[in-house]
Amino acid sequence: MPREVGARSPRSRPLRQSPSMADVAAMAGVSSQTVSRVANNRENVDASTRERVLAAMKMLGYRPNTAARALVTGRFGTLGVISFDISAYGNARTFAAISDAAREADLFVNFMGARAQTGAAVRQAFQQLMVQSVDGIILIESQILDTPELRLPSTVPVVFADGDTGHRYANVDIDQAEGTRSVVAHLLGLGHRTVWHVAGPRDSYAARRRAEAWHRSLKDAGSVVPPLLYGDWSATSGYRAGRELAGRPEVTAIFASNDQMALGVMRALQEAGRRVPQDVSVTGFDDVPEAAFFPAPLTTVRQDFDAVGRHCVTLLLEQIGGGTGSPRQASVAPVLVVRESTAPPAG
Amino acid sequence: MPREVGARSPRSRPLRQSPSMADVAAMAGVSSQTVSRVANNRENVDASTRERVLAAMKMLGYRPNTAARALVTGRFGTLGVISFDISAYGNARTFAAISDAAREADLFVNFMGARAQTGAAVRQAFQQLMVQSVDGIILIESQILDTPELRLPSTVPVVFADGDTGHRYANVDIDQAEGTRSVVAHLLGLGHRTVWHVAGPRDSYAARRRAEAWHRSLKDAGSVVPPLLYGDWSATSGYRAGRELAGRPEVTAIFASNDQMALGVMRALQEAGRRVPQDVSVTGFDDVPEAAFFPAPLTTVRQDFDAVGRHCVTLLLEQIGGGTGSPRQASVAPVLVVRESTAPPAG
DNA sequence: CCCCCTGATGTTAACGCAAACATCCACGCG
DNA sequence: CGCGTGGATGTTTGCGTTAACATCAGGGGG
Repeated sequence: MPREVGARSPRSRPLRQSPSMADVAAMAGVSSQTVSRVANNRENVDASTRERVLAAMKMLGYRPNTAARALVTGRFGTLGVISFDISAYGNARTFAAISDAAREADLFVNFMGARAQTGAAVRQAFQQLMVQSVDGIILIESQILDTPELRLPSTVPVVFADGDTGHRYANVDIDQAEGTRSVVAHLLGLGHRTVWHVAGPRDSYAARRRAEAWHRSLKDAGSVVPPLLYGDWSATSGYRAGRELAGRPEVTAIFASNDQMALGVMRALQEAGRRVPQDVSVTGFDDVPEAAFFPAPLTTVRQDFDAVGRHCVTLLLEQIGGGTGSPRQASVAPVLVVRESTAPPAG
Repeated sequence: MPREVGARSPRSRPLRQSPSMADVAAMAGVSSQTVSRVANNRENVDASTRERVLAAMKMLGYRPNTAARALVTGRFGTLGVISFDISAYGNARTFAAISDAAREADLFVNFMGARAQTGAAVRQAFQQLMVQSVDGIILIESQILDTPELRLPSTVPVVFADGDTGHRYANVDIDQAEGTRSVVAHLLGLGHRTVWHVAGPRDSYAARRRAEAWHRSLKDAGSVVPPLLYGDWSATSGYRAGRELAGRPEVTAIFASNDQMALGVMRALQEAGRRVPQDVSVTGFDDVPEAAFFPAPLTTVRQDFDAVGRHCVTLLLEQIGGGTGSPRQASVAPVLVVRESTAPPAG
């Protein structure tokens, strides 16, 4: 009397499962170990045998099973990427570059968004990614507080892209200070007495470094350092800051910490009847593709996000492969792009 | 006589490997199967036992091994996402939403960039992702030619986000036609005789549908259909088209297929001395966060990318889970946002 | 001519987990 | 009071792959 469960034929799944090495081996008349060798491009396989195996693979449409391979090798061939706001231009570009570089290195990319720009959120994302599924992790524009509790588990190679430095992890960095200096120098060189700054959010390391570099550059030049305004990267926040600045006649030059905020600043100035660049010079940071088409084509600092992404993967690969020595740093130089939003002060 | 290989102690790796279920089982004094049950939140475990196991897990820092689990279950708990230009705002936002929804469903996200916006490139990315590592695939703004050779392998659930429809895959779609109609109706309603269109690239399905809807809307309204201009989504291409249009005095209303191109168009008009919106009305599509801060705050169509992303995951989960019936479609309605870049024609 | 070395190939044994099946215990009902 | 029932738990097995070791054939030097 057949039980109803029996109908399903417990172990012999007749539905065309994807073929395994054993299937290929059978077809090629070799052992599955030889198939494995061919699949992994080992040298010690006879040319004719290899050919036969390859043919069988093709015939059967064989694909190696990543899980089985990962189980035995302990490697996933996957790299994890953590970022907070992936729809922000710079982060997206960096991510795209990482993804391209990873593909070239035959690595998959596992993305995990951080819920917030906090050490805790980053750590949570990190933990999730750590669940054995990745060989290395790249954090885009993330900061971590290097306190013992927030320290990341160290069993996996880590690279920070444009994030917090000064800790024990590898880092690919855009030289924020240099970019900032070039902006400030450009504006002071045009004859402005000083430069006002609309900073990015306090919890962004990049924003903080730009603000610090702005401060130091002005001090070094002997200019007075005006009060700092904060935004949150959005054009809206730039607009808000711009309204405030538009009310002060002494403001002749504004350095916004990114291009979106610069756009908002320009809009506020326009509404207040102050012309850019005749009355006020405005600069940004990033050089988004639209910057040249802003109300006044924007003088800004171009960041090479592609280079950042590529370097990240390189550094990660180094750690995964060798693991020799201390984690390396890499730096990418930004370049000042002068357009029409800056000019000598009136009068 | 010890061989030199012996120094490495073949099987007993003393280096602290991550603990397995067996370790947890030993510590908790249960079988590893019970640990498995606890790890998978099964009902049939005694409360006290469960507690003991959980404690042991915590103590040992146990993390389930994804590879082993995948090997035995045949599921990876991972979903693949394919997109061409992930740094484009809409794609990035959709991707972010997918990633969030996936996390909530305890799924990982594996991203694979398509090298180009072609069926072949998409298929290649698809193949790579198929290498057993994903349970389902979402394609963002991709089109495929539904010819036999380009047909995707069908062993994995697939959802298209805002991509080619009219094939046998599930689809989440922004109602491009409706959004376009609302723009055209708005402009005609203001009194414009007709509306010029700067379309997105020919290989974009979204662009094509907007162009078609524009064409039909004009025809339906009895307006003459002016020649179509093509861009590539970039502000630069919008600028180029804008220069051409600025030279034609009969142009009073322009519908650009996205906001970046609208910005370029506005810039070109401004350079030509034609004011927006007094002389020419301009609209975009997308409603990027900066749109409100363009030289003239942009009238545009807001797309709910978050909804698209979430629907994608839902539909994919349905396919993975049930697989019942034919793949479903979902549609997201866009909404017209009227700002200051549109006005009645002069005179 | 024999031995040892080299390169190709096969065999065995995990990797860590969950499905299927087996076992055990306590409880309730006839 | 015995037996069936159902829930908790244990045992066995195999997922597809690679590392390690075993085997085998051929070739060159003493």
